[in-house]
Amino acid sequence: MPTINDVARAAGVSPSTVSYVLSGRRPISAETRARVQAAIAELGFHPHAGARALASSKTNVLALVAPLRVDVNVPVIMQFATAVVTAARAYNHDVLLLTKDEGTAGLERVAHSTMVDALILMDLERDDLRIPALRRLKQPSVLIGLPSDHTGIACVDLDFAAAARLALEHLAGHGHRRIGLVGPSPAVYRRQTTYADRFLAGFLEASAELDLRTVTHPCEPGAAGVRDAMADIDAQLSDLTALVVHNEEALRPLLDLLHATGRKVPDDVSIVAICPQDVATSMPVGLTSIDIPAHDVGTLAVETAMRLLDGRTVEYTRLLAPALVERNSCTEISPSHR
Amino acid sequence: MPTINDVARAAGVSPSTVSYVLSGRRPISAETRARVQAAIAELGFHPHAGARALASSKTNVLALVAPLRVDVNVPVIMQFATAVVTAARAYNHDVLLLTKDEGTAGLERVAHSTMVDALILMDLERDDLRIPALRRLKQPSVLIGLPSDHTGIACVDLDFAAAARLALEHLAGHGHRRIGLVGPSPAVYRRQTTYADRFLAGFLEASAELDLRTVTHPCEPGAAGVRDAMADIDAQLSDLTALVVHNEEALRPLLDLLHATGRKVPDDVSIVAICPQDVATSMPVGLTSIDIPAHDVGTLAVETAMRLLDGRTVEYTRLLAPALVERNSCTEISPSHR
DNA sequence: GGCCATCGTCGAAGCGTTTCGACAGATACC
DNA sequence: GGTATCTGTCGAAACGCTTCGACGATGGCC
Repeated sequence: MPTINDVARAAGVSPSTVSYVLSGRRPISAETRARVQAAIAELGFHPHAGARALASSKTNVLALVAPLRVDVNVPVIMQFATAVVTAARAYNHDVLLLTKDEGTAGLERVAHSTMVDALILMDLERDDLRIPALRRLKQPSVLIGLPSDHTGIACVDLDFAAAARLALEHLAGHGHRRIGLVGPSPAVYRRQTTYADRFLAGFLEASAELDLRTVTHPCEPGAAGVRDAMADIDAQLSDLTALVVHNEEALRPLLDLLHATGRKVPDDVSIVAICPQDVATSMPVGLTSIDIPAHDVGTLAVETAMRLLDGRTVEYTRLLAPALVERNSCTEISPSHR
Repeated sequence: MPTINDVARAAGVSPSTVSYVLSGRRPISAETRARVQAAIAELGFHPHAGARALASSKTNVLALVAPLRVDVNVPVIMQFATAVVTAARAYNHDVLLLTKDEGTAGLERVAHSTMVDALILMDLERDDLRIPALRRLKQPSVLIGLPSDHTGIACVDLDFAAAARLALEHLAGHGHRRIGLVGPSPAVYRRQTTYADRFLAGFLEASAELDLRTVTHPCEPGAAGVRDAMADIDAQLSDLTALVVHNEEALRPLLDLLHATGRKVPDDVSIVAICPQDVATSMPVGLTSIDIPAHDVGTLAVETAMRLLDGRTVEYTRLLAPALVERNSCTEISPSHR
């Protein structure tokens, strides 16, 4: 492996000049630059990352902390990761993948040993124990999610409250007034990932404002969970005409159940789902849905990290506006039901 | 951030002694060791990764190259990644996540700049262009998959040929003689990820040896793809009594189709699926299946990398034996069909 | 024409480790 | 009791880069 000294010798300049050609931090004559670049190319020189990190105290590496348990939302997690890696590369950074289960120790390890310049975490819980640890690090961090006390730490997420409101507004706009919410599984609420609560809060608020009759219910995974949830919802709200489904896993069994019980979508029941686009389109009937914009969120997280590293200002809470895509699961309510 | 010098001063020893306490490469008296460790703990010292890499030419980082396109097999990819990260941590290594779409350039970048000690790649194609590049690197690499010419590069994967044979043997053991294979989508064959071919080859070989009547057919995604595939298979092989399904995505629509056409599983059609366990169990009828042992493969890949780094010997082609788990989708063939 | 900036380059001092050779003292061996 | 071998520790030299201060050469300005 050639070093910067080899390049310098080959180009007939000093090592510092090579460094300045590489970094652009000082003016270098076009001629010298050309010679240096030729030498770099010829020798196949790549600066040694460790040496660089040592000298400059910059690693050009971001930590990404992902929940690697095999979970319901694997595809979404993967989309976040994809977006983060891709965006990081656009800023000439690499990504070190950590698992959430290493907890605080993992964060401190990579931060204290100066392996990374910044951290991006996903799957934050309401009172996430990692947050106080993050505050103590010298590296900045960006959260994908919105834990309760995140003062001084940048957060990026979909605006789930607005998403709930948007779903209800859409349904109300089609004349629906009796609407059920099929929520995430109780495990999600228990885990205290706040998106479930934020969605629920937005749902209830919009429901009140729009003067709707609504019922909300969590939903255990599997066909049985869906059956139970729907039974409860139907019992509490007879003649409902629409459902909002904030539970990706429940979608398929829910559609099966409705089909089996002779309730047609959208003729008898309209549905708005909160789920990734590909899930919405892969169902027997294309679902009108609000996307989880994992790509945008991940990209934004990286951009935020970069701003922090540059010492620029950032918005500490950035909630992305939801977008609803109409497909075939919502219809104007039939006059008989008004 | 305290340095090794701070620790040395606090403990009243030289920096090299601290280093030897940390690495264990030279004997240190129990008393000195204790003092040094106390100083480390008190100061909260963490060695600087870059400095370490520079001095020792070891980074304790593995590159993991993952296909981050949002693909059919996202959950499996994720399981590989989980396993790799977890296993790496057990060897005190971290994982740098690269995307396949950076191609050869990405590998060379991280290797030449000494960011990683070894590379693990997944989703290898038959004549993968990255392989010649890997050979030129000074870092060893381990492949998850089995491209055609991999001499000198360690490979780890499930033995897909044996898996196909196992599936047929299981069915034949239950009296089935007319068996269809629902294969991966043509896109998979086109992409030349060799597992599809290896499975197919094993299937055909075992089919001949067991003297079975079989038909194989790729299967496009979606309900329509499954319908077409089954139509073709049925046309070529009337009265089939069993199916082998090597297409995770097709499973659900296939079961729907069989249900809709009044063919009961397993009474009319037995099924053996090649898919992750959770997929097999999440179907309406629990599927007898051969697992993709992503966790084992990922762990083994890391272990292999570690052996290579230690200069120990490795088996350059390691194909894991498949295991079949019986559930409720296979039954002894009814006498009338014999 | 003298003075100041600016440009382009160099040399040297770090950055924080690891590792090698050296060495003093203790221990073993015959 | 002298030599050889360990033990335990130290000092210093890398490792390969960035960055700061310095400095000669240009060029602009009044």
